[in-house]
Amino acid sequence: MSPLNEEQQHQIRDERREQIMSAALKVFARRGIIGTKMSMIAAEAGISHGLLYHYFASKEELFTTLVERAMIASDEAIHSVYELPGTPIDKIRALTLDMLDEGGTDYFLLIHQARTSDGVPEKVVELMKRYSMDKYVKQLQALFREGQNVGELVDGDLDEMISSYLSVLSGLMVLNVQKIGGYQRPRVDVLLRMIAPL
Amino acid sequence: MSPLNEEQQHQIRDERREQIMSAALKVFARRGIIGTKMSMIAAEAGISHGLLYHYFASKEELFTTLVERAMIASDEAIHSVYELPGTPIDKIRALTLDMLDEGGTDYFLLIHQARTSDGVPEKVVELMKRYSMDKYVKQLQALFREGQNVGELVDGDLDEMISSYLSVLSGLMVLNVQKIGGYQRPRVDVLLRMIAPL
Amino acid sequence: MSPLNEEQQHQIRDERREQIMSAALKVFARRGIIGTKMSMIAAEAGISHGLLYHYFASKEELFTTLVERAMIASDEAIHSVYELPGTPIDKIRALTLDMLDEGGTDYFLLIHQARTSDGVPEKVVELMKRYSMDKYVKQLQALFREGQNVGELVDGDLDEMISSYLSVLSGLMVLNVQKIGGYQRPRVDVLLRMIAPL
Amino acid sequence: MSPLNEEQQHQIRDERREQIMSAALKVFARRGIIGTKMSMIAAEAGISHGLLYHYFASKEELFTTLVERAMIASDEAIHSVYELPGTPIDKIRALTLDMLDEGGTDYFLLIHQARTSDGVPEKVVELMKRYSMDKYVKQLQALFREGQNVGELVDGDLDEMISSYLSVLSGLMVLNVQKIGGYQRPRVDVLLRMIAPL
DNA sequence: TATGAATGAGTCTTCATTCAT
DNA sequence: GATGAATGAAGACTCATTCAT
Repeated sequence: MSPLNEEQQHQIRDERREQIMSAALKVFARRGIIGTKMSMIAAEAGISHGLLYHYFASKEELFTTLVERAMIASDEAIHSVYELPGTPIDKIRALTLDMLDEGGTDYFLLIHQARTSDGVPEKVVELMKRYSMDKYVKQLQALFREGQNVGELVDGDLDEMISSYLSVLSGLMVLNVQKIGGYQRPRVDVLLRMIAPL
Repeated sequence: MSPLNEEQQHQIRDERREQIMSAALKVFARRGIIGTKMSMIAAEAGISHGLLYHYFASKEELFTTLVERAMIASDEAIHSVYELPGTPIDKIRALTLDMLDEGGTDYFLLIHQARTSDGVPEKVVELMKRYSMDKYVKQLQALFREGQNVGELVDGDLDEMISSYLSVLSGLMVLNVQKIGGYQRPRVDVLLRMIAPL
Repeated sequence: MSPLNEEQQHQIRDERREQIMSAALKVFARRGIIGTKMSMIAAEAGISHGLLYHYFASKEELFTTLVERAMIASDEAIHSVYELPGTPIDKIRALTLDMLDEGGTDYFLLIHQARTSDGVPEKVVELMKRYSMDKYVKQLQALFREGQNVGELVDGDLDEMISSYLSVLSGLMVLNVQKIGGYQRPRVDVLLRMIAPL
Repeated sequence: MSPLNEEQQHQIRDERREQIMSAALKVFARRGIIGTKMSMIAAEAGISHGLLYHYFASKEELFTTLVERAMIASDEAIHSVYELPGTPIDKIRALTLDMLDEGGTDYFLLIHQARTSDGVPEKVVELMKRYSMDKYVKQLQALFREGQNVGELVDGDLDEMISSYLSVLSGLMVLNVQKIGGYQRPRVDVLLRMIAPL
């Protein structure tokens, strides 16, 4: 029996990589880089810990790779808000829902971990410096400005409004992950009251 | 040198304990129980790590003691809102400011850590189960109800309003600690818009 | 494609075996059994590491096989000195050059590794015990005795002379492999001065 | 009971450090950096492996520290030959004996390991580049030149003579450590024949 | 009471070896 | 026969905890 052909090999490799990254994301996002043991990731992915090292040279590399990916993904997520239908407030509502939904949360949390935990690789620290919330703020300026222009958003300093709103969302996202304590996810309309005229 | 009398001994002991707990709180609140090394606490307290074990049997015990204290303290903090002068919205504003100020944050953060991190002692997990946000909500029902009655707060489900508002504050507190990324602390008036009629 | 007949199969198998042993010799000789990874041998041989195990059951077996071969080969090398033309001193000169030349060094170095490194299989340790330098000494007694008889070598204890000379050569061989530090390979005439009358 | 005073602490620390370095030297010299396990050093020093890390940050650091020390020591050893009594050949004889004696061998072997093994820290590689045999050769030029002048050494290229002689000694030192195989340590007079006129 | 040397369990990482294809 | 994915034992290193002084 001849060995698998190159394409099959490649496919297996790629699938495994995805499987590992997906498992790692889940764990890293919740427990940070220090709190995460490679054995946890291996268990989550259903493979041996040794195999992790066929795909990623180290815990740091795995973490860094995920952070890079997360930055791209969150970038795109924010960006895609412009494609949505409706008025500015509709888009903001959709964005808000999206951020608070379980779905895309992990990437965001990972970035939070990358920003706030110890033991984060130097490279990630660098990435984070260049990738602060300002970036998101800038991406949303056009949307919020239009909202002000059409009277759907309150007047006032644009950047402050955006970053305040994002901060509230960020905080909720961080709380969101843990079902434990009885945090209540506020309804979107309540949150929008902060920025919408009454 | 005459030996200290018993009372003086006691006093020194108590001061040391306070010193250690204060240092430990600062570190645990920011780094969680896993991310905190006993040597960090010792350094923060300006003593040798060996000495810690004269006062606390283990890292777990120290953490647990602090959590118990934090629960009492945050309880009192919430409770004390009723002593403040002014109308309900004034009191809520003051409470909000208090929670977002650097000052009392550590205890709250410690509870957040206790609730969300790994490696938390079983006893603390038990404490947390019995001490969810509902407790705070109950404590604030009277205040918020009065606010609704006098027309300072919007109508609607009382408990949901309180826990939503607390969740937003909680999220912001968690973000608050890290100066890093460019999180913006929203102005109190903006936050109050969520619960106050225009 | 008709399957190869049995003889062809055999031949391929033997060639592969040779190819692997040749690669392994090169690596083991320089890095010892511990410092050598199976993947290095596979890379040197241009095959996958998995394939090694079709030909040799383990690293130990591969190493042991090579050592056995090396012992035979060095035996023959020493022996063949008698076939060379010229007087005893001519033969010794040729032997010296041969040992110090890059060429046949690997087998000798492998034996050195087998003798001096850790992690050497028990079986090899046994082999080495029975295969000390005495063996070489015995093989060279006739040659050196003749050298003394014809006055080309200094008088004195024969065995001591041989083993001293071989020790010097052995030491130089060990140094020889590494081009790094600036070891100087002494000229043969200088070395011969140790045993030749002036 | 009060803790030890500072001086006592220091003394204990220094003694332990020496004890560890001495143990490590013994093991590294024979087995190289890869073949040496920290547990071997700990065992040799009679302490736990954990304690090693109170004194040296890593295996690499320990190895590097030893190599630096060895370079200084071997430097001094060579240098001290000039203090010895007697004619040049007497001094060379003494140096030879010294190098082949068990005593100072470990440092030399460590340098040999540093020069030839894998897994050597980058810093050591750098050290070695700047510290080749040329250095020893230079230090001995005056001695050997004088030997030629007084007719105790053969004429001919000075540097080549020195480095050839040192290479022979080096090779013997490397063999010397292992009692195993039956290597014969040549008598000094035999070795001196390489460089002395009949 | 106070210090820091000492220990060892637990985690990351490497690599010989196995095995499905 | 050939490949490389997969496993797990073993070694480097960290850190909570103990203990002599």
